[in-house]
Amino acid sequence: MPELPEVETVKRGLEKVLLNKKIENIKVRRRDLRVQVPVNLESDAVGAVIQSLGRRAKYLLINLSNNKTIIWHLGMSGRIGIHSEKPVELLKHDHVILETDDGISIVYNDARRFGLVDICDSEKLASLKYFSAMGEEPLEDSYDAKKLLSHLKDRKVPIKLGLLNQEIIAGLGNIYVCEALYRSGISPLKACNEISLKEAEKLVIEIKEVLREAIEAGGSTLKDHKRPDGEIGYFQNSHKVYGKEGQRCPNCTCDISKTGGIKRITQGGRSTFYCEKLQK
DNA sequence: CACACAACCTGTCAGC
DNA sequence: TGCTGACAGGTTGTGT
Repeated sequence: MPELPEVETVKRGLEKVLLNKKIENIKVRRRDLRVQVPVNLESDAVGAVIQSLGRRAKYLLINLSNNKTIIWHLGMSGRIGIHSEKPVELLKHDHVILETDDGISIVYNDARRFGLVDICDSEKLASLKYFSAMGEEPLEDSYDAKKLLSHLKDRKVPIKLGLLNQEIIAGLGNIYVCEALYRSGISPLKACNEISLKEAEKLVIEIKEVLREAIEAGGSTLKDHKRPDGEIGYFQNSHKVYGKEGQRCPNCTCDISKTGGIKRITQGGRSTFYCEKLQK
């Protein structure tokens, strides 16, 4: 479930149950995730108190009282569940379980194991390989079209791929890039260096808006992925183009028997959904 | 340096 | 029912 809004939803769910709790135990059932789970995770985290939760792009951050931070990424298929019952019945692909002193278990399930769990000194976070080259957070008030354009102006790749590049802008994934480009009326095929200031301004507005709406709706729930509290997100109901190949886009009056409706093409090996008529 | 493409690993679904 | 192939929310390594 994990683009920026989904990770933000997970963060908010975990805040409710983890703040000021002491970590009593961590179980790692598989260490071979995208990055090996460090062998010192347990010894560094157990006994510490969770002081705050954070998010950087699609990474969840758990800040501990001993000045360590747990870094958690959900990859493509990762989910985090909150369990208050004991004992927790573990399922296939439940790789990491964090238990608090008040009997809550946080269970990380990830079939494809593209996610990761790591820990580091909090002060060294920004210099970590995950973050050192990462672009800015689009939801920061200070994020604007000039910042986006400064990264686009020298690149020839299609804007769709530019927006997926975490060094250009942090936290967007396939769904929200497709949706933001649609709302902006910009073709996913347009080269980054052909995006005008006006288009960049529109894009930034729409990126912020689509992310805010998605967070408000609890993220997008695709397949059977759920939020940590077991509830599903609702933003998938607001997707205008993503996953809607052949359908008429909401703002079109065209005859889809002639136009074929929303197009699906492949860019960088991934599906792009867009309306040829409204995105130029 | 920018970019294209394959790879990582598993599950699901459509089509035969 | 079973098999095969395409595809899936992300990121990184390799080669040009």
